[in-house]
Amino acid sequence: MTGRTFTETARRAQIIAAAIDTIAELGYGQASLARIAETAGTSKGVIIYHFGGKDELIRELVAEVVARGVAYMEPRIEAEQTGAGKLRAYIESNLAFMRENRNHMVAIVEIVLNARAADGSRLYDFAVQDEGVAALQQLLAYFQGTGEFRAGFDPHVMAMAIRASINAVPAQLARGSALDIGHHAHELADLFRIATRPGESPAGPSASQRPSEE
Amino acid sequence: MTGRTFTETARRAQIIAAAIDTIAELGYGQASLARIAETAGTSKGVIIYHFGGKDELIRELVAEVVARGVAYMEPRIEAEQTGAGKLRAYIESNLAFMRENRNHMVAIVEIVLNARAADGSRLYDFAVQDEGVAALQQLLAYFQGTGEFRAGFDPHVMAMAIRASINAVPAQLARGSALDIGHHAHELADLFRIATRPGESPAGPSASQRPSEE
Amino acid sequence: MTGRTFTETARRAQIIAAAIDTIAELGYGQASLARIAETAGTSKGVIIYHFGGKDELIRELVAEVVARGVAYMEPRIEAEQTGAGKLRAYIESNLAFMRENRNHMVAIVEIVLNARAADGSRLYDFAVQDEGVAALQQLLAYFQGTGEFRAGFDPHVMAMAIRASINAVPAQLARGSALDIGHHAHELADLFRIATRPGESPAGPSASQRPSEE
Amino acid sequence: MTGRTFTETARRAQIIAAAIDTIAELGYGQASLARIAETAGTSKGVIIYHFGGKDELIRELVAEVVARGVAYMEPRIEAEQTGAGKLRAYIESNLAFMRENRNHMVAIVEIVLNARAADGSRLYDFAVQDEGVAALQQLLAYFQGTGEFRAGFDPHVMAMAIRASINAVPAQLARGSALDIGHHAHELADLFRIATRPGESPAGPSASQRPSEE
DNA sequence: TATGAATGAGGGTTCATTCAT
DNA sequence: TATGAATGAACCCTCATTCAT
Repeated sequence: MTGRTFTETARRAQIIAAAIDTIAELGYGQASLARIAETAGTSKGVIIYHFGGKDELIRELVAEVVARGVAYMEPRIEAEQTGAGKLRAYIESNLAFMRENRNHMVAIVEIVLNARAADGSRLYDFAVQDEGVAALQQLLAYFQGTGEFRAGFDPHVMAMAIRASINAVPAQLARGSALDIGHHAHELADLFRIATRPGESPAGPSASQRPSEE
Repeated sequence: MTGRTFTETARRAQIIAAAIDTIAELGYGQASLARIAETAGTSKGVIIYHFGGKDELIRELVAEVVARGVAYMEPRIEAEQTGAGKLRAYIESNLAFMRENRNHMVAIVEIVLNARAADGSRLYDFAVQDEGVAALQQLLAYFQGTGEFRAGFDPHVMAMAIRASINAVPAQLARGSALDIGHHAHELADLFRIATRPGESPAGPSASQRPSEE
Repeated sequence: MTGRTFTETARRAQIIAAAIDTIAELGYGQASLARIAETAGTSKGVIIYHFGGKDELIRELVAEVVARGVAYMEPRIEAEQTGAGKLRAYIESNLAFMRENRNHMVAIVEIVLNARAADGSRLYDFAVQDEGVAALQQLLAYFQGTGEFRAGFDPHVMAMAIRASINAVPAQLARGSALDIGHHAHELADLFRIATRPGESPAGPSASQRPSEE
Repeated sequence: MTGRTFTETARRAQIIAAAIDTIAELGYGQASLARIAETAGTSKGVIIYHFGGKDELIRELVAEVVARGVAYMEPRIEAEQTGAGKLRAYIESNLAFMRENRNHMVAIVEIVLNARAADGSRLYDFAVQDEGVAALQQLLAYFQGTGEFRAGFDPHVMAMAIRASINAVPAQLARGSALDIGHHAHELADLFRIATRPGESPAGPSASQRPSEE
C-alpha cells in the first residue's frame, strides 16, 4: 500500500517539475538528463535512481499532467447540460488550464510532438493525442444525434480542428508571445460554436463550384 | 549571381530530398547527418561541404519547400475574387499541396516544431510560422473591412486556428493515418466558411453566461 | 569468536546463495550487486552492510564453496589406498560434487577466471586455482615415488591437465549442454588412469622425430 | 574489391593489436574502450568510427586470431600421416602458436570465457569453442575407426580434455607463470598419445569396483 | 569537388559505494 | 540491523564538425 516513501514522492515531484520547466524552456530535444538535473539541483544519477531511465520520467510526467488537466476540465464540462455549453466549457477550461499551468502544457505538447523511440516511431501518439481527439469527436457526434449540433460536419475533422487550434496556443506561449488567453479562449469558443450550430446548409455556393482537386 | 555549377545544384537538390525523406520518416531529432547522408548515398562530409553545416541545410530545405508551397498556392488563391473563395482556395490548395508533397510537408512541420539552437531557442518560429499566420490574418482582416467576412471575430485568432487545423494534417499523415485529404480539405473549408461568413450575432447566449475563467 | 548472530549467519548464507545463482546464470561480469540483491530479495545496501563490499562477498563465497567441495572430496579420496584409486576418487568425486552443486561450481569457475582487481590483476589465481593444482601435483609425485605411477610424466603438467579437464565441465554445463556427468567422470578417470599407469616407455616413436618447434 | 583504405586497414590492425594487449593484460572485463584506446594511442571515438562498436571490434579480433591460428596449425597437422602424428602435431603446433602469440591466445581465451550479451548469454561459445572441440573429436573418431586409436574412449570427452588442457596454458601464462611451453607441449603430447594408443583394455581393475556415485 | 579520418563534447545508463536514518 | 537515498566515476555510443588529402 505504502510502496512510496515521503522523500521518494517529494523527489519525484521535484524532478518532474524540473523536467517540465526544462522542456518548456528548451524544447524536448534539448532537455537532456543533465540539464533537467541541473534545473532540479541534483545529478543525472538521482533521476535514474528514481525513475529508472528517461523514458519512464517522461511517461510519468505526461501521465501526471494529463491527469491534472482532466481533473480540471471534466467537472467544468459536466456542469454544462447543452452540447454548445459543453463544447464551450471544453475549449475554455482547456485554455484556462493552460494559462494556469503554462509550462506543463508547453512541455506536454513538446513531448507529444517530439518524443520518439530509437527507430523514429512516435511514443505518445496513440495514448495521448488521439485519445483527446476521440473523446471530443464522441461528444460532437452525440450532440449531432440529438440535433443540438448541425449534422453537416464530419465530427472527426471538427474534433481535429478544435484540438489543433487549442494545441497551437502553448507553442505560441512558448515563444514568448503576449497572448491574452482569456480573449483567445472566448474567440475560439465562438468560432466553434458558430461552426457547429444547427440551421445551416453545410454547402455554400463556393463549394458547388469547387473543382475536384485531383 | 550564378556561382553555382550544374553538378553543385544537382547535389544540393539530392541532399535536400534525402533530408526531407529522412526527417519525414524518422522525425527531426533522429535525422542526423549520418542518416541523411546514408539516404542520399553519400557521406556526412559531402553535406557539410555543400551546406557548411546542418543548420544551413535545414534552412535551405525550409526555404525551398516554402517557396514551392507558395508557388503552388498563390495562383490558386489569386484566381478567386471573393473573400470566401480565397479562403477556401487557401485551405484546399494548401492541403492539396500536402497531398502531393506528403514528405515535404511532414518534414517542414517536424522542423518548425522541433528545430532549436544550442541554447534551446526555436529556429523557425518567426521566419516561417508567424509569417504564414500573418498573411492569412491580413487576408481575413481585409475582407472583414469589405464586409465579406463578419466583423465579430478576431482575425489573429481565426488565422491561428486555420493554420493549426491545417498543420495538424501532416502530423496525422506521419502517423500512417489513412486520412482522406480531399474530404478533410472540403470539411475544413466549410468549417471556416461558416465561421467567417457575415450575418451573425457573434456572441451566442452561452457566452453571456460565461463565468470569468479565473 | 562467535561474534555472529544467528540472523547474521542466515542472512550471509542467503546472500551467498543468491550470488552463486546469479553468477552461475549470468556470468561474473553481469552479476552486479543490484542483480544479486534482487535474486536475494533484498537491496544492495544489505549486501554491503554484511560483507563490507563486493570483493569480500566473493571471497567468502569462494571460501565456502571450496570448503564444501573439499569436505565432499577429501574422505572419498582418503578412503582409497592406492594411487590409482585416489586419482580416480579425485576425478569422480570432483565431478560428482559438480553434479550435485551445479551452480556452485559454475559460479566458482566464473569467478576464478574473471574476477579482477581494479588494476586488472587476478584475484583468485593464487589462492584457489594453483592450490588445487599443487595438491594434485603432490599426490601424483608421491605415487611416482612409490612406483605406482609411471615416472615418465611431469606431475605439474599432468596435474594441470587433470584440473583443466575437470574445470571445463562447469562451463559446458553453463551453456546448457546435456552432459552426462557420470559418464564423463568415468571416461576422464580412465583417461588419466591410463596416462599415469606404469610400465610405459614414455617416449613414443613420433616424439623422437619431433622437430624443435621454433 | 578495394572497400578498405590503406590507412583504414592499418588503423584497424593497430586497434586490434591494442585490444589484444589490453585484454591479455587486464582481462576482458577491464578492457574498456577507453583503456584500449589509450593503449592504441587514440581515443574511443576512433575505435567506434572504425568498428562501429565494441562488439564488432571483439568479433573481428576473434576472427583474425582464429584465422591466424588455423593457418599456423593446419599445414603442420596435415603434414603428418598417422593419427598419433596428427594428434601430436595438433597439440604441439597449438602450443607453439601460443608461445609465439602469447597475448593473442590469452586474449582469445579471455574473450571466449567472458564475453556475454546483455542478457548474460555467452557470445562465442558455439562459433569458437565448440568448433574447435568438434574438429578434434572428428579426428579422434576417424582414427578410432582405422584402429590407430584405441576404441575404448569417448572421443567427445577426450577432445574436451585435450582442448581444456591446452586452453589452460594461456591463463597460466597470463599470470606471469614461467612456463616452459616446449616442455609442456611435449608432455601433453605424450600424455594424450598414451591415453589414445591402442592395445589397452580400457577398463582397469579399479573401475570395476567403482561405486555408482549417486 | 569529394572523401575518409579523426575529434571532442555530450547522450543515457550501470555500478559499487557512502551516508543518514 | 536494515533501508532508501544519493553520489560520482566509468561505461558504450552518437553526433556535428574539422582537417588533410
